[in-house]
Amino acid sequence: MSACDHRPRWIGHADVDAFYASVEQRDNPAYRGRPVVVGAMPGQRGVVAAASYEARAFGIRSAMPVAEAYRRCPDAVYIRPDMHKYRQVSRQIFAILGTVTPLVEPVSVDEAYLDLSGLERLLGPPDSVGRAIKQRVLDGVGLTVSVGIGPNRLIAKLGSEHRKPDGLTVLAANDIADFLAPLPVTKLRGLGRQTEKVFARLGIETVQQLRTIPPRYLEEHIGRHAAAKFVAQAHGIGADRIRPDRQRKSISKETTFAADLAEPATLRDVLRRLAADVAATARREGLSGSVVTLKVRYRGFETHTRQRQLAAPTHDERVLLREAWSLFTGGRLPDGPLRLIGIGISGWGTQRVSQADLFRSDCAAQQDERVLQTLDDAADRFGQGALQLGMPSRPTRREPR
DNA sequence: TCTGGGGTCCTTAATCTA
DNA sequence: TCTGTAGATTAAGGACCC
Repeated sequence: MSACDHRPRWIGHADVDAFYASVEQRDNPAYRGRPVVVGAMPGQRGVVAAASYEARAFGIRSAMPVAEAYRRCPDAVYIRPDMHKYRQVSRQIFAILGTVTPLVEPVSVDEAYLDLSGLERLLGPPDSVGRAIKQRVLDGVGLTVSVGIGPNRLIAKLGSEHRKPDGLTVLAANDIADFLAPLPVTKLRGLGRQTEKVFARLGIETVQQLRTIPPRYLEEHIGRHAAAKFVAQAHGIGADRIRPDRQRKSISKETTFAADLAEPATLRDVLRRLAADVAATARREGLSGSVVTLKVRYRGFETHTRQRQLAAPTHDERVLLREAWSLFTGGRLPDGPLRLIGIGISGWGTQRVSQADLFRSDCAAQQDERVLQTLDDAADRFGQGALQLGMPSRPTRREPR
C-alpha cells in the first residue's frame, strides 16, 4: 500500500484450534470428548506438542514435559505426532484460505496472516469475512479455527487469541485502546519468561501499566530495541504488511537421544542420517546453503552451536556431514556424552539449484556410489563446470577462533 | 517439572577491512 | 608505514514462537 493510500487496512489471523489434537479427534471418533495429548509417549524424554481442550482442563499445555502431563492426567489418550498427516491437512487449509484472498502468509502449519483489505464488496464487512473463513475451513477439513481481525498483525493475533476455541474477534481502530489496556503484558509478542521477570520487578503487569512507564526508564532495563517494541505494542501499533512469498532462512534437523550418548561411531551415524534429511529438504526446495551449523546438547541442557562458512553453497549430504563432523571433532566443544545432536544449513545467497546439481545430489541421496563415481569421473575429465557437487569443498574462509 | 523439534530474530564479541 | 577507529561481517548464544 502506498503512503498516500488511506483505505482501511484489515488484517486477519487464523489459528486452528489445538491443531494436532483436533486432527486426531476428527480422524478417531473414539477420541472425541476425551483428553488427547499429542507428543512424546509417557516414560519418554519429550514434551506436549498439542493438547485437546479436554486435556487443557487438567492444566496440560503445549511444551509441558510429558511426565508432568501424565501426572496430571494418566487417563488421557497419548499419541505420537503424525507430521506427514498434519502437513497434508495444513496444505488443504492454506488452499482454502487462498480462496478468500491470495495474500496469505503462513506462520506455521496451523496459523496464517491474511490481508483482508478491500474484500467488503465481495464478502461484506470484516465480521462476515471472518465467518466465511471459519465456515470454509470447517466445511473443507472439518476443523474449527479461531480468527482475529484488526488494522494490523498484532491486533489480529491478539484477537484470534481472545476467544478460543472457535472464536471470532473483530477490532476496529477505536476499539484497540480499551481492548489492550487490561491485558497482561505477557500477551505481547516477544515477551517471554525472562522479560516477564524484569517487568515484574518493575511492577508492570498490564498493558495499561506499561503505557504509563517512561520509555527511557524501560530502556535502562531491557534495552532500546526491546523497549521501543513493547511500547509500540502497548499502543496497538504493529506491522500491517502480509508477505505471501516469505522464504525460509534455514533448514535444520536435530534429535534427542533416549539416553545420553558418547559413542563416536553411533554419533556419526546419527549425524549422517540428519545430514541426509536436511540435504533432501534443501534439494526438494531447490536451496543450497553456505553455512553449516552443528548443535550439541549435554547433560544439564548445556547447549552449544558451532558453524562454518563454506567456500561454496551446497545441498550435498556428504559435504554437510564432513563439515559438521569436523566441527564436532575440532576440539572447540566440551567432552562428554550428548543428550542431543543436530545439523542445519543456512545462507542461501541468491543462487538456485541447477538441474545437473539436482540429478547429482538425488544420486547422493540414494547412496548410489556407482553413479556418483561416473559423475565424478566425468567432472574430472571435463574439468570443473556444472558438475561440482560432491567435489571436495575448498577450505573455509575463516579459521575458527 | 525437567525440559522436542524446527524455526526467527536480537545481542554481543571478535575479527576483518577501509 | 603505523596507528586508531568505525563499520561490516561472522560466530555464538539466548529469547522467543508454534
